[in-house]
Amino acid sequence: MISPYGMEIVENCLTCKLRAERLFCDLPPAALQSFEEIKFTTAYPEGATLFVERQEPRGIFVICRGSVKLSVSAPNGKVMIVKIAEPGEVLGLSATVSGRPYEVTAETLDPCQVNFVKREDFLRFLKNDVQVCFKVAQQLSEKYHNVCNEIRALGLSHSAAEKLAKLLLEWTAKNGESAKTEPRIKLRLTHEEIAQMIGTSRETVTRLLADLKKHEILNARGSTLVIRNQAALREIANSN
Amino acid sequence: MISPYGMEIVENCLTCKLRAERLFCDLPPAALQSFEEIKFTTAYPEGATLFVERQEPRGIFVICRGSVKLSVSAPNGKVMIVKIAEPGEVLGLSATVSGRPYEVTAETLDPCQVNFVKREDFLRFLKNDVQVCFKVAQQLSEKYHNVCNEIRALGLSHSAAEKLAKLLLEWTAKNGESAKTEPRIKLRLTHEEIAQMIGTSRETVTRLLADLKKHEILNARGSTLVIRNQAALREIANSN
DNA sequence: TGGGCGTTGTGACCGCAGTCACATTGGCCT
DNA sequence: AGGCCAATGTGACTGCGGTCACAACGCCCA
Repeated sequence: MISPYGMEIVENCLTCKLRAERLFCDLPPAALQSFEEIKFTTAYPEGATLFVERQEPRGIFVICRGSVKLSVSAPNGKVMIVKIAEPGEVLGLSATVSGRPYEVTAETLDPCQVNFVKREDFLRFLKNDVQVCFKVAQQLSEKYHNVCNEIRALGLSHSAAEKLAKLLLEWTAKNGESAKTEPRIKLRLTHEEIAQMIGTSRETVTRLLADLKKHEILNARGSTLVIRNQAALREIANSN
Repeated sequence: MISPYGMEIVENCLTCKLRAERLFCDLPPAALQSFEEIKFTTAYPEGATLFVERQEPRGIFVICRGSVKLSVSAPNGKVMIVKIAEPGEVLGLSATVSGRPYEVTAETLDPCQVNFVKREDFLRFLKNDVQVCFKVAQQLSEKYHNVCNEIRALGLSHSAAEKLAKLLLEWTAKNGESAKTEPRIKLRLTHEEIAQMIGTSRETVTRLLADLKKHEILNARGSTLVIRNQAALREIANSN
């Protein structure tokens, strides 16, 4: 088995151990078999670009391993990170289904393993099986739901502090750390990138994090953040 | 035929003249027939609430006539208008498919005619017909696409002027007026509501519109806006 | 026709955060 | 160890736009 970029490749979706947890991977065996036949398994290094905004949709990308940064950009070069996609997620789905250009740019943050399916193959696959089609509809609903939350966080909060607090809480929740008394989160993004996620400037992020540390709400150990006062953070997130 | 709120009710989707233009209404006759059997046609007055954010999904609402304001709100009461939905659009689709609560609140701006389908009926309808299911996936993609644009407009522009200009241009484009030398748009929202669409304050909208009039980019005739210098408006929308 | 209320217009003030400029740190590669 | 570059930290300045407070319409209806 070839292992580029220090990963082991999962060759077969039928035997993939992660399958049960993933919405899209969890298909009836027959469907999975035909998925097997149209998918291309590929590996990407860190920093690779899967597709770019406004490009004609070539097909879908299912993340098996690694995480992928999704961003939109303005003509002036300003960038906004929409989300960090994790294994099991399907990228380029809505573009592939609707035929419109990709809405976002997808760039790997780690070495990634990805299953690619060409648009025509995928559409055939869809139209062949109601169950698959329904799964896709569910995935799309999920995505829509996420983007709505994004809008809510972006549009309904005035201060940058509020947005940062929301982001940190979201991260702790995603890692299942929120139940702990002192949740930890591993920072995988630079201040610059965090700034792009909440629509503010790099300096502001630095300053806000420093503030949180000063007030003993946060605590940094290397690139790991320790949340020492989750209640206070929630306070900030919902303030005003 | 009953005509509440001064509308004529379209009783039958099979004979609806608007059918061909609408993505979701344009189904094969057999599917349309079974849709007929599960839909409830209802009429709402202006200002009626179809559903509210965070409510358990009861089903979908297809707009036949009138327009509907979709908004999200924060616990503090701050409101953001996500979009104005027009006839042919399906509301509550993603919530109904995924089973998650409605993401937005839907409130009629006019007297509206709406086809409602209960969640269980709709899911059965979906799973019975790949074509229907695929249409739904396309609709969801469409919605996702729109929300992404929303995020782009919200997150990637710094000045309120930029966002307002974008909104005005979008409206002229939607009305098919953008080709004319002096496009007109009928203002159906108050300054307050416009402010909620672009995430700013009512006063700022008033001031910005006044500025545009002063610079002879805009011109108001009652509640109709005349765009006298579309190029300049585009300039503002893409500035910086 | 005159209230009455929702909408629009305008001034004054001020705080958040963007921007620029530079110092400092830390990690990585040779 | 040393050097290099990206990432982080910090101060000073400034302007956009939020907020408050009122004035002036404009429209509907009794």
